[in-house]
Amino acid sequence: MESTAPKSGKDKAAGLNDHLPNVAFLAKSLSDENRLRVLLCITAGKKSVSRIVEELQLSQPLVSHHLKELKRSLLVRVERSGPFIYYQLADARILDVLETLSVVAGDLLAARTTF
Amino acid sequence: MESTAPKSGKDKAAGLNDHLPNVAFLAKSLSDENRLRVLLCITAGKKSVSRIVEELQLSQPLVSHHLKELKRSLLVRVERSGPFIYYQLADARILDVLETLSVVAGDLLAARTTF
DNA sequence: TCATCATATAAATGTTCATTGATATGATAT
DNA sequence: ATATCATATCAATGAACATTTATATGATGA
Repeated sequence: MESTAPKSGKDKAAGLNDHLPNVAFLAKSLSDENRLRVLLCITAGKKSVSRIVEELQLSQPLVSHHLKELKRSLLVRVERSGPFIYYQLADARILDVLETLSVVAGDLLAARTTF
Repeated sequence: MESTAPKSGKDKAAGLNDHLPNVAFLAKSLSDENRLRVLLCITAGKKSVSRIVEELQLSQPLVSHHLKELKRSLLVRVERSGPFIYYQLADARILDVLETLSVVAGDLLAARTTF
């Protein structure tokens, strides 16, 4: 127990109600495929914008726009070095979230075709 | 190891690339505050639409619309009984996702004000 | 069949958002 | 200073989305 809220550990839906705007906001940041590609691209370590652009084959303004959005939701850390600006994933737990979503999506789709 | 993909257990970003559309799609379903409220409302067990409407104080068409969206992303299970239609969360792991997002959001915001 | 209740759907509206093309800022080196 | 490179911003466009009001479907009971 590190927080003041009564986290029983069982009722997972408890305590979420107060932070729903934040949760929805973060989820929205993760709701675009290109933005996810950008995010995954800077998972291992910092990368410059041009590096991301060439790796993902997306237009520079588009990558810049998505990085701005990711920065707005605090999901990336920015670091300037000379003419280059390096972006990096701010919190690795986001990967757990994406991983879980991926598995759940797979399971839900599998269960659907089963009828 | 239950899948064919080489899940090393360490590189969490691996394997995600193929399912990015699904992940983005699920995340979009979680990106609206009212939809999250609906989802949390049917976390404990099945509830009728009118029950959700009165608990959340949202208009009936709005709730119906969000339920349709949640159904489209397979996040809810539907069950008809007489004139009532009951909705229920389809996969509890979604709660883990929301919980993690909530904690991460809190930490990111706390780190931001720290400068 | 008719009236009623529960839920879905349709139409309309305003907003947000992703994307592109063009241009601006800002740093570096000559 | 100027040319160049890296990145950000602007303007425009079209699509997606949340919400509301009104109406339709579909089941139940008299």
